Amino acid sequence: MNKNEVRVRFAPSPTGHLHIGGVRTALFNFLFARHHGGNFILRIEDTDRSRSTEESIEAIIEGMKWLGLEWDEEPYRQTDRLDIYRKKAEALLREGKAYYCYCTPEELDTRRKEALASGKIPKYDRRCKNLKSPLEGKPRAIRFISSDEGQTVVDDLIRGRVIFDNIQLDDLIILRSDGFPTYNFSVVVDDTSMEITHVIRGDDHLNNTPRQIQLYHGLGYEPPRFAHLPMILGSDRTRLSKRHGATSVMAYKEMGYLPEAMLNYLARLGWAYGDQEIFSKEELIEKFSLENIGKSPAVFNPEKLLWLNSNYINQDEPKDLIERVKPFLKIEGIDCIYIDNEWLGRIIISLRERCRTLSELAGSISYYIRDEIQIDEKAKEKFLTKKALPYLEKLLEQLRLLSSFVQSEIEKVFVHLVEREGIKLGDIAQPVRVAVTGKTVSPGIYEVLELLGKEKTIKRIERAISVIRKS
RNA sequence: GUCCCCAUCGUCUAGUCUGGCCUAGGACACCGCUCUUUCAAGGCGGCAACAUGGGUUCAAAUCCCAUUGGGGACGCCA
Repeated sequence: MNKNEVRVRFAPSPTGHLHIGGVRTALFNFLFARHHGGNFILRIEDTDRSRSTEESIEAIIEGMKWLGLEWDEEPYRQTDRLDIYRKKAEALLREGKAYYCYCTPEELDTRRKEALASGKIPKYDRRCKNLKSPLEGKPRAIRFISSDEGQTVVDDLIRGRVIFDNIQLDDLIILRSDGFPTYNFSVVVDDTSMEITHVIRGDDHLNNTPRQIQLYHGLGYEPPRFAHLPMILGSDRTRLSKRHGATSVMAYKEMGYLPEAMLNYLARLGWAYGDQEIFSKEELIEKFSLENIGKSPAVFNPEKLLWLNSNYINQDEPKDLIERVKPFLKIEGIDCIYIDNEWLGRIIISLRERCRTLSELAGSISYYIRDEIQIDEKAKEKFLTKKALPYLEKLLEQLRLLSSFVQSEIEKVFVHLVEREGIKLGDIAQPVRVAVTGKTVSPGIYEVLELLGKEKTIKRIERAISVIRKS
């Protein structure tokens, strides 16, 4: 392998959905790799047997694919590599760099809580370190001997030089009693064997880094470069969690967000390129650099995501947007196989500038397609009035006579009516809008009528007239 | 409790490394005005920030120290 080649990885644990924070980490790794023409590896850290699930692995892969964060090579799974960790742990044991620990998790937990409660440092007391002979038949974990002297320096690419006193670190467990490695150990072994050059991960791992550096040295490895990303916080400035609303990327997909918008938004959370706000994926790759990453945590702002989403909805190729909105139409109960794409495309173009998500768009499209529409109560009260009745009747009469049901002709009908009756355009346009869409908001009324077609237009105005008469 | 990180408009941020061009720029949101058949979008304008206190310097958002505030870590989780 080329010595200068960049290799980075995204290493999620499959214990739930793929969340926003994870995606941002994945994105930055991806951008870094692509910018440098290097490789981006996906590694599933599934060494926690009780929490890892197959569904979560699928969810991660699905999310990554949706966002177009293509990884190189086959995804790695730590549970496929258990032998490697065991061998490495045994080697440390043989070299006197590690020892067996017979303390049970329950005991350790109790001691930790006691220490914390009495204001002491919850640090392992090394009681198993000098055991003369193995305790037969008792489950045992393997601990790595941490140095008490000196300091460990992390030269972080984002934070700069961070110094830890080794006395703060304790002998961490590297292999559990069930033979599975723990995070700090497997990550070091894997990052080395996968030849990872840069570890780009969340800030919450900064405290683990000195431990990992000691492990690198213990194993005789050269540590990679580290870059710790600032965290994403919720609106109350605590770590982003379910309490703050949707945190799963797939939830955003389901709400009608475009992956481009999500990527763009997440990229700008902690990273900036001057005043630029809108970036295509290619541009992100071209312009990304670790130097432009900030140090302070960022609050997730759904409003801005929404704004970006509406931008992308309006920039998207109509033919792509048609395909993207179809699943949302299906949710509205509309089967698209009978719908003409060319017609649907025209509808989308006229509607999209007032829609911020695909679901909103699908909701608006539905009134062009459904046979029966629901008329908003307030809109009905305000515009489907006795006063509007004669105008609607006259308009209907004229519309029936139109042989060419196109915007320009429809407009003439409206304009003539307005002139003849001495009313304002709004006096007739609004009632018609309510009659045909059920709402007070829509694209230009001539446009709506043309797209809706003569037959539906007439039916809906007739219905509105009868609604007024009955009231 | 101990350790680590961070600190510019409500939010995301530019500017900080390499002090002067900063009367601190952009974006989201908000508020006006405009366009207009409605609502958006668009256009124009407005509101709004260098956490505090000490230094260093001719000069500090920018460098140093302290304080305060916020976040994170301290697992046989990752």
